[in-house]
Amino acid sequence: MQAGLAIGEFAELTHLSVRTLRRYHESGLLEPATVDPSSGYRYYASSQIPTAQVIHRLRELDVPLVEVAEIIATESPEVRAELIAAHLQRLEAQLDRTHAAVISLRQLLRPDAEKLRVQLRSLPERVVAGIRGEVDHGDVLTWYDDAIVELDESLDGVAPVGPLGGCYANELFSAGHGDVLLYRPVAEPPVRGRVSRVTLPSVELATTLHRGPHDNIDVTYGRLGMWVVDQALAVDGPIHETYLVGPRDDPDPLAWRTEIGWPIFRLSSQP
Amino acid sequence: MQAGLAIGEFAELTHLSVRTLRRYHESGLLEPATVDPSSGYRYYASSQIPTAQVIHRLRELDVPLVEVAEIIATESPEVRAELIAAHLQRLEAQLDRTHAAVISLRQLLRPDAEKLRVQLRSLPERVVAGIRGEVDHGDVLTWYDDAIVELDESLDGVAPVGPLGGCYANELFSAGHGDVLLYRPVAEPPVRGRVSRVTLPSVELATTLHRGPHDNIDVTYGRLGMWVVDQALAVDGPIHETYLVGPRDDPDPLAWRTEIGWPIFRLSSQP
DNA sequence: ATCAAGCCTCCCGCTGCGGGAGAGTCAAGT
DNA sequence: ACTTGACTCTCCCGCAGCGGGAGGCTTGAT
Repeated sequence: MQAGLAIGEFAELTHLSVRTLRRYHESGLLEPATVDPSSGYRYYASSQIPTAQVIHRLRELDVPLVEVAEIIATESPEVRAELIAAHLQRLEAQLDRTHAAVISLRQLLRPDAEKLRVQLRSLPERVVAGIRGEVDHGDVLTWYDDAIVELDESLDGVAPVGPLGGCYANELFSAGHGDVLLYRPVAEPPVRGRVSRVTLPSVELATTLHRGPHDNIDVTYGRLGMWVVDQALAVDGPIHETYLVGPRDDPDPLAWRTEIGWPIFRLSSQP
Repeated sequence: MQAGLAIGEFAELTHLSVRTLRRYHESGLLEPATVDPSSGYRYYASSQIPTAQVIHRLRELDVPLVEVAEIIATESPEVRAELIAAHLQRLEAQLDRTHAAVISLRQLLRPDAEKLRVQLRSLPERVVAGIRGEVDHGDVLTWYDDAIVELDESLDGVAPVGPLGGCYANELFSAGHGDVLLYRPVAEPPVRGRVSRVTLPSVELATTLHRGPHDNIDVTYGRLGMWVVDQALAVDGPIHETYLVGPRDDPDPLAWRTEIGWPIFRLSSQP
C-alpha cells in the first residue's frame, strides 16, 4: 500500500534517529504525514525529507528546538533569513568567547612569569565628562563601543587632562547587571547628549597594570584580587579602569596598557 | 577572624556562581580550603583563585567537568598541554561541522533553483582495484584521505579505465558504522598492501549529479531520496559515488562533480 | 538584642538525547 | 493460516550542568 515511509526508513533518509523523530512528533516540530489510528505507526511523506534536513542542519548549529520550530513555520524567506542570521550572530559571539578563553587559558597556565606590582594610590575628588549606563554583563563591550564614539564626538577640540577611564559597579559581576561609567577628565566638562558632568568621589585604590589585550584581563583581576585578600583588605565600591594605552593609541594589542584600580579599605580588626 | 573567603566573595572574585561553586565542591572538583564543621560554611583561600579561574575558562570552552578535573589534577605542564590540545582539536572539528552546516543550510533554504535530473543506469559486473574498510561514520573522511593515497601509489603508472568511485554500506548511515570501499576501475587490478582486486556486482542505479563541494552533498542525497520514494522504488544495497571531478582534478570546489548512485529495485506491487 | 544579608541542604526544573523493558504490528516465507 | 523476525509502539530512567525556590541556620553590624 501507499502508506508512506515508515519511521525507520525516514530516519535513514534524513540521518535523524528514530527516537529523535518521535520526539519531534511529540513536540509538534515535525508531524508525520499520517498516523495509523489503530497501531499508532507513524508514516512520513517523501516531501517531508527537505524539512527534516533543514531541522537536522539547524540542530547541528545548536539552534534550540523552539527556534527551529519558529524558523520552519515561517513562510517568508526574509523573516526566515533574519532568524537564522540572528543565530549565526550568536554563534560568532560564542566564537569570540572561545577565542578569548583560549588566550587567557594559555596565560593562566603559564608559570607566573612576572610578579604582580601593586600600587596604593589616593585619588582626590575629580570632575570629568562621562557617559553613564546600566547594562548587562554581556552587553558591556557593545555599550562601550557606542559610548566611546559619543564621548569622543562631544569632546572634539577639548583638551583632555588625563587618559580615558571607566568605572564598573560590582553588581555587574555579581548580578550580571549594573552601572557603568565611561569618562575622560577635562577642565570644562560639556553636557551634550548622554555626556554629562560627573563628579568622581575621592577613593583609595589598589592599582596594577595590565599589559596587552583585554581578552585575558581577568587573569590580572584575579591576581589583584589575591593580593587584596592577602593584604587583609576589602573591596569597596566600583572598579576603576584607566586606559593608558588603548586601541586608538596603538593598533597593536600587545602595546595596550590598562590600569586596574580596586577601591579598598583596611579591615577594622587588622593592625 | 582569618577564616578565608566566604563563598559569595569567592564567587565574585572568580566570576563563578555560588551554586556552581557548591556543585564543584560536591563533585570534588574544587574543595574549599576549610569547611566550618558546625555551620557547614565553606571558606576559600585566596590561593584558590587562579585554580577557579582555570576551571572557569575550561568550562567556557565546554570542557566536560571530568576532564577539567583531570587537567587541574595534572602536575606536569606537558601532559596538561596535551589534554588541552586534545580538546582544542575537538573544538576545531566542531567548527568544521558548523561551517558545513551553514553551507548546506543556505543551499536547503534557497528556492529550488534546479530540477533534479535522475538517470537510471544498469551497470554490468566490473572488476576494480579497491581498498575495503569498516569505519565509523565520523571517521569516513580520515579513512578516505588515507585510502586514496595508498590507492594512488599502488596504481602508479597503471592507466585507469574510469573515474574514482566509492561504495558506502547503508549501515554506515543507519548504525553509524559500516563497510566502505574506495576503488578505481583498471584493466589489471594489482594486489598490494590494502589494495585488492574487487568484483563489483551488476546493479541497477538511480543516479544524479552533485555539483560543488561535499559539504552539502546530503542535500542532493535528500532530493534523490525523495525521487526514489516518489517513483515507488526501494533502495537495495550500498550507495555508490563516482568522483567525476574531484579535488585532484580541479582545486576549485565549485567545479567538483560527484555522481551519486542508489541501487534500486521496483516494488513488487507496482506496475 | 535585632535584623538583614548571607549561607546551608534538599528537591525539582530545564534542554536534548539515548537505553531498555514489554507489548503490539507488519511482511515475507512456509 | 501460521510462524518468525524485524519494526514499531509507549513509558520510564539516565546523562550533563546549570538554575530556581523553599525552609532554616549563621554572621556580623548596628
